[in-house]
Amino acid sequence: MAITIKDVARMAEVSISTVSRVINDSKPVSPEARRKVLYAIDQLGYEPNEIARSLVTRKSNLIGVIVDDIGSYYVSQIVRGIEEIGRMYNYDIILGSSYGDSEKEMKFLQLFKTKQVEGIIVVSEIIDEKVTSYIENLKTEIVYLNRYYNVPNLPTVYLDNKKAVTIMMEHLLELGHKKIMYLTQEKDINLTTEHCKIESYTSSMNMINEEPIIYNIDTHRILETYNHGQEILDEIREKEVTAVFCCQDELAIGLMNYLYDQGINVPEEISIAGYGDISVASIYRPTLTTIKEPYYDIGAVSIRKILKSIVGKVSDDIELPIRIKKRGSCKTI
Amino acid sequence: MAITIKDVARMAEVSISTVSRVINDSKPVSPEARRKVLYAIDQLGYEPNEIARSLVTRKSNLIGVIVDDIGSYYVSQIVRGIEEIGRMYNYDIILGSSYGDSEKEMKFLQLFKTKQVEGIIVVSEIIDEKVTSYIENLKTEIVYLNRYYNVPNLPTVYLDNKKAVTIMMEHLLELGHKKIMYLTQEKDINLTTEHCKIESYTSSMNMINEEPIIYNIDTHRILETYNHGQEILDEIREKEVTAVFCCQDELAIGLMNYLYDQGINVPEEISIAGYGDISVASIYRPTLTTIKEPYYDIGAVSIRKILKSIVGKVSDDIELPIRIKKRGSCKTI
DNA sequence: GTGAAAGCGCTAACAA
DNA sequence: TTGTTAGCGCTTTCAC
Repeated sequence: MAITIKDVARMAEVSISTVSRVINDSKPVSPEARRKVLYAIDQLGYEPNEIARSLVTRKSNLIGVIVDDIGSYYVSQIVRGIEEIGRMYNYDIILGSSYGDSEKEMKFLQLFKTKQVEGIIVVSEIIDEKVTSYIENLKTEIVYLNRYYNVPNLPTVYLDNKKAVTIMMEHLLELGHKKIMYLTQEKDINLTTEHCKIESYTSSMNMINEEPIIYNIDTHRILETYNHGQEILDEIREKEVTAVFCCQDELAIGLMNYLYDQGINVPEEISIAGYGDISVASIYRPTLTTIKEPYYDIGAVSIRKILKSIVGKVSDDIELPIRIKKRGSCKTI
Repeated sequence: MAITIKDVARMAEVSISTVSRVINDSKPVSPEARRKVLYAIDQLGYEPNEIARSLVTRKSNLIGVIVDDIGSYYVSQIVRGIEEIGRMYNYDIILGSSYGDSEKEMKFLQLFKTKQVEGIIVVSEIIDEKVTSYIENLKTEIVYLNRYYNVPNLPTVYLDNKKAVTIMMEHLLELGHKKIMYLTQEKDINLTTEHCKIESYTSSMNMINEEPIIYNIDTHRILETYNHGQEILDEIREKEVTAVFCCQDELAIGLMNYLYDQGINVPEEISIAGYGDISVASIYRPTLTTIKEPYYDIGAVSIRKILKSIVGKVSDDIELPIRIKKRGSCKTI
């Protein structure tokens, strides 16, 4: 049986309220009593039961985090941001992985509510009507993050994707490229963030009076992109493309792998740019020119949003810094 | 104010005990009463308060996981294993990151105890006397995982590193290599798992009557290894090394990056092998020949160990499969 | 099969 | 400054 506040009170010869007061520093306690209590706590090795405390204060100090897959790099960086900032305000993270299953997202949403979490952050890669409408009616504070889909009605954290694409296009143009292909992922294009990225790409191409060359593949995974390698390469050759701007780093890496295996040199024969700056981007050879999406900061801002409404007085959001990483995979034509 | 069991009882015109019984299926309830209760629950949208439940049952259904850095690939895979298995037995994961700070490890250990976790898994990269002795005296179930250090007295999950090294050495010998360098990380060699790996390497070299070529650098990071690139290369040339077996994939990648930047071809000019099979290993070009350490399974086995003592009847541990991944970075001489 | 009541460990009025 | 007491929402005897 664990030591409780009663045991401490008995040993210190005071009431349990006094013990509670010294633990929480909530009300003045005489030095004498405080000393005795502290001594008893030390002797007994007493540690307060947070469960009991939560029950009465109605504060769990828990933030529920539902992710797609913690093994995915960008997800882990977001969680890192959430965790570090949460910790500063004494919040703990409770984690659930959905692996792209909306049923699981729902289950966690409900489970976390029963666990009395004070806020929920969802990192999803899918979009499901049942989930979003459940979230809309949730009384708990929530932030919904989706790397692929726009989520109009849900509290989220936005990046200026449009600007990011423009910046990358400017870089490629500076390097002398004109025939720039945009490699994207088509599915539900109107719902996704690709929508405005493509717009931005198209208007950049229009400015130099070039026909946009948009190529769709239906994946955001490295290996599957690799498997589409030949068809992409065919298109590259047909359209005399000199640079490929990929909507995600994973596509860029998959494509570079395919080109490597075909003995085609990047960037000598073709330039490749990515989007995201996942961990491999700077490790891979050649290093990948890409847009750095600030995953850590996205996590940090998300939890700040939540803490702001439950704790109040949380420092202001930093502006989310999107930056281009000019590296080895793109060169002058 | 949230709906409580009382509200349900009132609406269903039964006592709270009856409501509790139908929620938990703990005792027989008349069909009539059950129906009314279920109806009320549905109408009110009642969700039990797990905090209150935990307080009385003394079951938090929480496993505390203290990691070095969730952003690190192998860590995230371990957590993945923990989470998936934990979920099967209705356990949730509460996460804390120490970032190599033993003070933080201690703080989490204590914090998690106050949160009434039923078990703790620590994934550490350092070793600290205060932490280990605290753990030894902990009444909570615990598993201590350390990728680098041996932890003689703590419950942990072991891999057969010795055998793994032998397997890789056999592979390299088959490819015709004789001058094989072992690139290791020296610090506290006697305390680390490197101790037995080096032994295994040495005996393999002895078998073919070759002098062991062991080279120490004091890091397990990609970038820092890169910075040691030239000195390693010097040693390679001096000793006419044809293959480098690195004690961690990170070293292998760092070295390959350096060689790439020097215009030295892997595997044409030199073969490189790693250890771990981190995510880049199969993505990098050339793909890295390495030993696959089963991180996911390590997590899974860890939590199984814990669940076994708190839940009982948990399925048996699977044997941890160490496998060699023969890929592109090593070729016949 | 059911309800009353005690109590999990703690905080927070309230009264002294 | 201190102690007494009433809960927080729930499970679980125990008696009916």
